[in-house]
Amino acid sequence: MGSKNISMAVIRRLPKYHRYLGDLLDKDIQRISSKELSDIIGFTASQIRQDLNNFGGFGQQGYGYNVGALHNEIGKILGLDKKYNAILIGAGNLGQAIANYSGFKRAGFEVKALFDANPRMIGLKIRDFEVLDSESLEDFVKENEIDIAMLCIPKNGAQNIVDRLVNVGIKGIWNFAPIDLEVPKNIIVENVNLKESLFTLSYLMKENE
Amino acid sequence: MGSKNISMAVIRRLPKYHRYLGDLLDKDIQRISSKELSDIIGFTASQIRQDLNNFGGFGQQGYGYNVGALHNEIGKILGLDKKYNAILIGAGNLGQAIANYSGFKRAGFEVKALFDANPRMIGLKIRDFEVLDSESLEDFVKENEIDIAMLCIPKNGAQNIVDRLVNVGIKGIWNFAPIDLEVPKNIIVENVNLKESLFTLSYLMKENE
DNA sequence: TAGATTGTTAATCGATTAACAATC
DNA sequence: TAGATTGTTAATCGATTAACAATC
Repeated sequence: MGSKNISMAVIRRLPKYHRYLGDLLDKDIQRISSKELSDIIGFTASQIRQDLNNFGGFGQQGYGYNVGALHNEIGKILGLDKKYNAILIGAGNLGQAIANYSGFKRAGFEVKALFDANPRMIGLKIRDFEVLDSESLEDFVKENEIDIAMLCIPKNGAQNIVDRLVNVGIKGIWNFAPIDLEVPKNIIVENVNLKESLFTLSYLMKENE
Repeated sequence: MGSKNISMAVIRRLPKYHRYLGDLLDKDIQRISSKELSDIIGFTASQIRQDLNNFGGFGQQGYGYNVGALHNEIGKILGLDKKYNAILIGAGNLGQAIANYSGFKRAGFEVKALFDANPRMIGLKIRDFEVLDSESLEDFVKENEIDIAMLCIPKNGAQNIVDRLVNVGIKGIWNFAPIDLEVPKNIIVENVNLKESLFTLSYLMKENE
């Protein structure tokens, strides 16, 4: 387990640092100070230095940070130097969208199969994937060393599917179902709740009138 | 503008309260104390009472809260008693998934049209929507009193589209593109960054080894 | 009335910001 | 060396939790 106790606030900023540093690299910018990064990313320079120093001293006094090196370090901190095998459950519109997004694969997250409970979907070929029967879920996870399940199904069957996945050793769940899943504490669940996001937008628009 | 200064932490919990109260209503549970809600939602009872009291005294001493009434009040706080007209820009997999999700329409967010820049998509019929040419974006927004733009396009053209939308009076942007958009401060942007979410999952899985 | 539970104030905890010595 | 900027400690700010009087 990770040594220091990093707060979720810090953790959720890490992918943003990674993204901005990647953008800088694309622009061939090799060097940046916390002040300059602050100006473009919108966090204070102090916060940036505090955040980074949770993981090590990546900068150099009087110089700043080497963009490439820092991008790489944060990538490693995020685990992007590893490859993950994933399955996607629920081959509807959203499931297909996510399975087909090449950016995830490039980042090391490879969807190995699509599953669906709907008999009419099973056997269908969707781009690179054949839709498999949920029946074969357990065997597939075990045989293909699947780390992550991406859950794009309605909330009703979700907990049951998750129990089955946990049973065969899934490590992480990327959950798009609007339900707070119950899992043993060594299993990580990351929720994406689109409705909650849209409702937040609604609140802020109302607030702003 | 809203009277009190409600923190984002509180705001982001509101949709969750709304969802849990909705679930309770589905189970015909009419009454709940902050303690009972705490047990199922996972926030402390104290926090729940603090959060709610930012908006009013919805409970009753010795009794708790009426589930239906509270659900309704939070709905109003979130602006769910209003109807919003939306357009969706970028009719790819993700765009189609979101446009076709009936839950948003039921909550009052109606997608009035799909737009795409790709000539081969234009004119295509996708479920209830015909894909319109991005050229006609401004006219459509004005004529149909569009409040919200849902942005499901790559980051490259995103800022330009947003500038055009802002020009014709869009009020809110639900942004799925991996870019921090620049907008006047009276325009609300709610970002959904799937890659950042996936990277967070990756970090936590690594942390947990 | 007695018991329960809110609404609200005060205390605590944690996260952010400021400041500056260290050092490249 | 002088200037710049980090790494890190201390101060501040804000959010969460605890406590309890009010009251249904």
